[in-house]
Amino acid sequence: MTIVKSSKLSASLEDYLEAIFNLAGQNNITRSKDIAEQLGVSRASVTGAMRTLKKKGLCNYKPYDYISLTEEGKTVAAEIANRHEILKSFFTDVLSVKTEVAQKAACKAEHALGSDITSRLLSFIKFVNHNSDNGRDLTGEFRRFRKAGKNKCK
Amino acid sequence: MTIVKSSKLSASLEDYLEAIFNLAGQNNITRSKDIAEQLGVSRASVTGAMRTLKKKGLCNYKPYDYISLTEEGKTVAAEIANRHEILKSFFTDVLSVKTEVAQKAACKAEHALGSDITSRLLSFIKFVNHNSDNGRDLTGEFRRFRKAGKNKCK
DNA sequence: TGACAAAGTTAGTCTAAACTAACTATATTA
DNA sequence: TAATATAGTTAGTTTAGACTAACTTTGTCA
Repeated sequence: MTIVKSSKLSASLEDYLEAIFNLAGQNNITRSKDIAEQLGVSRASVTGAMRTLKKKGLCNYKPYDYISLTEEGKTVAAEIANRHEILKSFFTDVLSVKTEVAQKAACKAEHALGSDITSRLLSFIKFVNHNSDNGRDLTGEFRRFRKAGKNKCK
Repeated sequence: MTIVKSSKLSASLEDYLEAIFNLAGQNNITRSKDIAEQLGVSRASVTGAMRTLKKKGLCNYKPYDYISLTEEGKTVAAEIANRHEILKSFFTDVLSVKTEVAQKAACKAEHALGSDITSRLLSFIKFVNHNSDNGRDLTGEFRRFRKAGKNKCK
């Protein structure tokens, strides 16, 4: 079984990887069925994706057995989950977007951002929190700014 | 020729629409060849996409003729281009990301954001500018915050 | 332990989006 | 105006990702 050194993953494969990461607890195992459910996809689709991820050396897949991530798989999946979290936090904590909207957008956008922007986004969230600690509530100010309609004028 | 009321567009079709929008000047016409070049795609692929966009009532396409957007096409394309611009501005003006990186990320992420988040992002950029006008340079502060490594600690 | 349900796989189909190669239409210019 | 270059289309192929239906494996419990 040749391992294809993981080139760029498609958005779809990233989703599968992230799903395994989220479902597999501390014992690092999950089931095909649960992945299918989580992603809203048929069990057959999961089988196909697992074979691809296995080829790329990202998951341990054996027919009819539990599914788990390899070490490399965990690393990659953690990065994706991280991007997701950062995006979601930015949307909710900085932009005051509703949780569900933020969640869905993060799901889609997480595949589009590279490490540079992700890291800056995280810094920015921390920057906002830092300000908040120092009594400068930027999020609140922004919310009032928006409500006041100041964003409407040029 | 039946017009299929434009359901959700794929990311790919959004790209084509945006390309036409950007290429077609005030006279609102462009050429298949130019779209192919702009998107880095074969001319044959453009033909296929134009037929789909025509079916959806978004572009005026006649074999061997100029290509233009319908009124609805213009509206939709303008929205996409707008999302692109807002994202790019956010990346460059707020997060201080390099132009090319911002440009590429905006290209990908523009397909992921709905109108709610887009509008909030725009407001946020305005909020930052508004602060800047009032002598509070948030972008600069953020850059220094990041440089100082304050984002590293929890 | 054997029957049945649940989980997983296989085989085959579909769609979107790309490609190449070969052909057709249009435009240019000698 | 005929030859040629450029632009555009057509036909056919490929790939990724989804699906369903049918089959196989595994687990459960009477």
